[in-house]
Amino acid sequence: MGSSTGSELEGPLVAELARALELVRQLESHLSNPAPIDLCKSVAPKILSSIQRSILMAKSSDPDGEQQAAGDSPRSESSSLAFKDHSRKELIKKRKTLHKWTNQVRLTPGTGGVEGLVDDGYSWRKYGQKDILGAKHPRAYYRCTHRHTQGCSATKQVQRSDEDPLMYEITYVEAHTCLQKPQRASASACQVPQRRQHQKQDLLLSFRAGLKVKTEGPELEEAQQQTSREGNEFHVFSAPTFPSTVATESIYFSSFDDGINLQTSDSEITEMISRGNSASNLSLVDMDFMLEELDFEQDFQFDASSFFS
DNA sequence: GCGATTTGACCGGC
DNA sequence: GCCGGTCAAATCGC
Repeated sequence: MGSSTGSELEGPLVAELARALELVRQLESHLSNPAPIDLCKSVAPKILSSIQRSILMAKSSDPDGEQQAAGDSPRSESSSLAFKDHSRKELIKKRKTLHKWTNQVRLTPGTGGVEGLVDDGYSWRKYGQKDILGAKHPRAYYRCTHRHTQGCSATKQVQRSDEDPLMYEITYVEAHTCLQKPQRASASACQVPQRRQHQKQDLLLSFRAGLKVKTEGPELEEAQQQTSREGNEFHVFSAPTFPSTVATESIYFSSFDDGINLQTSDSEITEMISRGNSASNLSLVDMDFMLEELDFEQDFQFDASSFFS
């Protein structure tokens, strides 16, 4: 950003973000009052699309990103090989400046395993695995299945921790630009029966007690300062897709260390981790997770004026 | 048959 | 030259 293209987009982008914020506020007010769940559900998709539009705007303000986003390059006729080579070089050149963030996710024993962990609602295709120097476990590389069809450049790397075999570090590189619907997230949101929803909420309450979101990077820190609540370890998720520089985000689901009774909801927790582990999908996958967070964050305060100033 | 995964090779950065 | 990231042919599974 910073180019003329960026400043041209700044207005609409801020407007779109403001709209998303307004929708979140609506949702918050719905949650504060005993509003019907349908009302909340109707607002959520609006927030999703608004945030996604913002992401696309932010991405399109990057002149390089503009070219790769649509996947319909005008320079295809001459030589596909040369183009392939060129895109590869571009990709490598851009690697350092790509949006990047990391989640650390701890698996619960006896659950679906890493497959569940890797399934965050998006379609990923594994394209490589590598032994990393100094790491006991190989690193797996995934990219969005819609890379070719929609030019989605989202990738992620899954690295098992050396110290804790149940801990996985998932590094996301670039947000999804494809318009795929997070399958599991939406499906599960519809399919979980009411009774289990309550169990899930109870679980989330204990879950939240140990939830700690750590953000790094100048812009994320700034956002964090403005949105975090003093004296509370819980910080507002700062959307890692917006910063133009590399940022790291780690999420520790430390409540799992506290011995929560998992007998009745092992799979749900794994599913929650799967959905929650994708910071890139904050705008899509995590929304139902966030909805539940808002449920017990009714006094949640977000100063829009200071955020956008 | 088609899509996903595996795995050795390749490439660029350091 | 080493290392991390990606490619692409071979293989697997449905």
